[in-house]
Amino acid sequence: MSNLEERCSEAGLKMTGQRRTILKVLSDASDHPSVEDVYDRAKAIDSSISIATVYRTLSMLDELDIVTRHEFQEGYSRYEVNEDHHHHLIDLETGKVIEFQNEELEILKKKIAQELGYDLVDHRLELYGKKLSKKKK
Amino acid sequence: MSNLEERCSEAGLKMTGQRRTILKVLSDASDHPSVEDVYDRAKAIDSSISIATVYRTLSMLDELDIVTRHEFQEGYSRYEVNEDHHHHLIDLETGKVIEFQNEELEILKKKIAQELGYDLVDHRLELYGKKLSKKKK
DNA sequence: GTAGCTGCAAACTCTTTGCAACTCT
DNA sequence: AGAGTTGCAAAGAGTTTGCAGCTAC
Repeated sequence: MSNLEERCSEAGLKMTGQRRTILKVLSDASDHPSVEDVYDRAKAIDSSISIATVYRTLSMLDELDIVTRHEFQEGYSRYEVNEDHHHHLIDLETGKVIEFQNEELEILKKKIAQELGYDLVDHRLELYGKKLSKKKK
Repeated sequence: MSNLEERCSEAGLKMTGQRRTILKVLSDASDHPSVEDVYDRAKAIDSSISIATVYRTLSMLDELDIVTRHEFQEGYSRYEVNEDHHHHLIDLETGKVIEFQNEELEILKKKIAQELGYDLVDHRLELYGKKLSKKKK
């Protein structure tokens, strides 16, 4: 039983074939798939799965903090399995998502929230960029 | 003629009554209104305005870089007039949006993008927090 | 056995668009 | 005059949901 399956069982979810399929797709994903992506990959394993189940499952997993739902200003959601904390740089030309971490940033964000009188609960940072070419701007 | 109207005319847009109304709503707004919000406020001035026009106008203004469209993980868009560059701290208890600026952050973000081989085109940082209970800053 | 899960299709929300009438320049 | 703009309604895209049958526990 995979780690993700375990976490779901512990949360009281029934481990159905469809859920196993979706969890496999997610743990195999090295990108940030949309619902449609997850659906397509799941169908490759179990062609009878429905997109409603994919939506329902991803929502539950988000609720359980097993995945994070992102809205990268694209008009639809993309999901990723929660692992280490990081942020995203979105390549404006290809849509590719690059992950990065930065300790300085973490410290700075906490400091900013504190200065505003807030306790930082969550945060999102997205950088949108274009690949540097030989020519500089 | 207001500053916003001027900028639109310069961009080659015809200055219709509906556009004037929407621009007034936007320049009067001190919050980050949704399309529905803008529509409601515009209707209070000109009850015949249609929501399609509000959508079309806001899209144009976004294109012209006069406003910025935000998607604060709420499932719909919110707009704000572009003025000084800043970021948002969203109060998780009240939904209130607090704006802030931080020079250190700006430098750090550019640096991160450079290091990843990218030219920073745009970026979004959102902090989600809860008010510190004890004393105020 | 039964609470929970699924597929299906319909419904919903937000946003965009085709079109004919109208209006700013 | 004529291109651009508008309101309307219909269509799209993404997501949610009611329901009857099915399944894990």
